[in-house]
Amino acid sequence: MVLDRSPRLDVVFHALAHPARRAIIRQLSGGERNLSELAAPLRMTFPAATKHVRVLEAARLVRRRVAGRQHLCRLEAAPLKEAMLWTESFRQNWEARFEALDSLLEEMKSEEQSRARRR
Amino acid sequence: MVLDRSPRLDVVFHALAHPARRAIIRQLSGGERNLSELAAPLRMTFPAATKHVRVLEAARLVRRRVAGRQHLCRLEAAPLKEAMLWTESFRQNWEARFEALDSLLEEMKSEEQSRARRR
DNA sequence: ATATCGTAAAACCATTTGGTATAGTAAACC
DNA sequence: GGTTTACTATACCAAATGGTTTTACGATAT
Repeated sequence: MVLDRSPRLDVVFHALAHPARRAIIRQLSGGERNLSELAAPLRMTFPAATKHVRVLEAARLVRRRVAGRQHLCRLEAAPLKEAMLWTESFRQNWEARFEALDSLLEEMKSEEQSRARRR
Repeated sequence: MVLDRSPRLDVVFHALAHPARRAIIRQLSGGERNLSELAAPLRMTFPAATKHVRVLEAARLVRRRVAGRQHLCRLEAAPLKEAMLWTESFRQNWEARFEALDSLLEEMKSEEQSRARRR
């Protein structure tokens, strides 16, 4: 699959691989926030927090809008969708296995029942 | 949400953040493979490839079984599901926005129609 | 006009990452 | 028994990551 080699998926998954950045995303899912608001709950210095925001921007998960002296950030859904699309491409795979297992169990059960009826 | 702080998500997303590792996962979605088979299509040395497999094992995305001199790997779905669960937790969020937009458009359309009927 | 607020930018540091080359071990084959 | 074959382990390296402190700068409030 082409997506496997996509460098965009690299940066998106990397962006998601840090609890601080996931916390930022979670906050932004509640609407626009400025950098101070985003940094406040993270137990690190302000510069460290803004670096995380930059990582999210590089992954296009977050977009920034300057309003006076504050920088307002908002969530951008598209890359998250793309990441889900990749993951989703395996769901069929493993659900097929589960279904195969299910139908096998069904078979075994009905065989058991027919054996029981013959007794 | 508690999941945001989960260190397991850290390692899973990090494991997914490299094209070689996604390629390995893709290969394993076709069934068990040994390390040589996994390394072959990756344009890097064998030791480098096995390091990537170790990263996937650390994330519990891959399980290894030793059979004679070869090590057979298979995909483990659970962590992938967990990653999807986290991502999924935003789907409602953005789909709600889309639905809100949709219903707004519906409203506008029906208003337009009622205006047309009054003419 | 000055102080404060929100943020950027730079320098620095320790650790991790992603790769290499090389050497070593155990199983399978002739 | 010796040679492949499949893999591990170690040492090494450059670059990236995740954090800090310090300095600076424009926008706002007093």
